[in-house]
Amino acid sequence: MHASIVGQLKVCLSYRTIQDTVILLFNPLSIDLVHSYTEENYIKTIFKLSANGTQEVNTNAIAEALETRAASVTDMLRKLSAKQLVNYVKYKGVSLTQEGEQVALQVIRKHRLWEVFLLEKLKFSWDEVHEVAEELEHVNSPLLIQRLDEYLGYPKFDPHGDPIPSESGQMMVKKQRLLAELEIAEGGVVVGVNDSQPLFLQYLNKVGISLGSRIRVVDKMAYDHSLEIVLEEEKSLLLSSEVSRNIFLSA
Amino acid sequence: MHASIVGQLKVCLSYRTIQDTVILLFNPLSIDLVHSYTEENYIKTIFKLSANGTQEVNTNAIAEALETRAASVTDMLRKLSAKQLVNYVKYKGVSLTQEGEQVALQVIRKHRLWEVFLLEKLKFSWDEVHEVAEELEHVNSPLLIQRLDEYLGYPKFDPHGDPIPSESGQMMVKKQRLLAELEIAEGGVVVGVNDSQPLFLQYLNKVGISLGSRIRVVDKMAYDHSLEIVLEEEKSLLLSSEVSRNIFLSA
DNA sequence: ATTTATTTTTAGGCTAGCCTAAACCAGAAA
DNA sequence: TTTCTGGTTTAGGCTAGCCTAAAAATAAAT
Repeated sequence: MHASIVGQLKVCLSYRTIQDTVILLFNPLSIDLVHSYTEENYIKTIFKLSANGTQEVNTNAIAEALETRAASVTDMLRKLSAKQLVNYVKYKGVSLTQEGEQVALQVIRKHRLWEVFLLEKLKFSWDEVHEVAEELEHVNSPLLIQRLDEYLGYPKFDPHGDPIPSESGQMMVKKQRLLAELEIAEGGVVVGVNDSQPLFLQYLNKVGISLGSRIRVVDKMAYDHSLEIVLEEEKSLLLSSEVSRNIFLSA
Repeated sequence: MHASIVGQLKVCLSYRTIQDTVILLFNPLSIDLVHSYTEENYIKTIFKLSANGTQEVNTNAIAEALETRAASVTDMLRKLSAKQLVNYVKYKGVSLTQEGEQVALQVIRKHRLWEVFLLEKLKFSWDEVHEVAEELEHVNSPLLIQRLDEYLGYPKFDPHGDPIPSESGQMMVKKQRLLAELEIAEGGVVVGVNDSQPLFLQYLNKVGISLGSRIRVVDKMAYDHSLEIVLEEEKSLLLSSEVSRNIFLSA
């Protein structure tokens, strides 16, 4: 059988031959084509937007997140829909198909593994990591990611405390609570952040909060919802409501 | 002064201000714009083609190397010429400008550093390295490359024995001779290969030749220019002329 | 129910990078 | 010198991804 046809067999469930004609029976969910840099970014964005909040994502939200225009988003949604990566109904918003979700999870896996590498091996700081990982996540080589994962010791969480999906798209779920939701006298260990912008991470660095820091709430100001906390049972700090809504503690 | 203007100052020699109007005086050689994935590949290819042999590179050679058509090459040469990266005269071939050469050297630097990383840290084999590095070389982050270089211990040569250009574009030059050019009883240490195709590297692996192997020529067959050699003073081998023209030994 | 405001889509156009087919140039051969 | 031949360029066209402006659909407000 011709090599290029044999190459396709691994993505199809079965095949039959009738007089020299090969009939391929595809399982649409198992076709893992390579997607463009741009397509990957759209899918990742849709995943993130549907994760925190509503089910259906609307066009403007995507446009804003990707710093592009609504018309461009519509174009791409029609393309992704044709590729069966999203469920798209005109004027009604969009959601990922199962296959689209797998694509998103693999991009996120690559992104987070590179973040771990940059931080642990190349000594990048918490806030320098994101931008570079944003480029590296689109390098396409399953072998590379597999070896990188091994080299890093199969980490389950990235430097921001976010879980790293496995090769098959599974993620650890961490029981976590927003610092802002704790009552007086409650406490916990910092396991993640809700905002990865450099400015926020630099702020945390400055006040001495990092993954693993132990925090206890001492007082809550009813006026502006700011919090008085104790860090590592020794340093007292006042955190704004803004900040306390962006730190996750172990539950 | 406005931030976006200040951002440009680092690439210009000087500036003067006349009634609120800033005049930037550029040194055309110092402008290091970001070039597209495709542009980088053309420049790298021109560099490689002009390195081994003639000065002026012709259109068809580039087309063949990049697996594209001559017409597409012409398009790109006009574009690169407008950007001052190449000296291009219609029908007369093309060569890199000083700036173009710097771009080429930086791409090669990135490529070879990633090759070292893949081989030494991620345990890739000699022949798996190239393809992935071909993608990684276009990731654009000076900080990343600087840290990677540091992490790898500032290597001067890549896994194929080729020199790694420095940040300023300097390369070590190794005195080396082709195995094919040695006389009977001469010998040396393998310092590089002249062909990085997987098939050739897999062949070397199989017969046990790698960087650092010690080789001595025992006999040369006048008929087909094949060579009888001794490897590590213990194993006798017969190498074809083809193979002996693709192995470099220390001089 | 109708009007108004907002969101989304279509229509048409742009650039980068690629293609084929046809025209063009340069250097070798006659 | 002229002719031939092969390499090179132009002309015109394609897709991906982006844009603006205008039209259409939905949601909100009267």
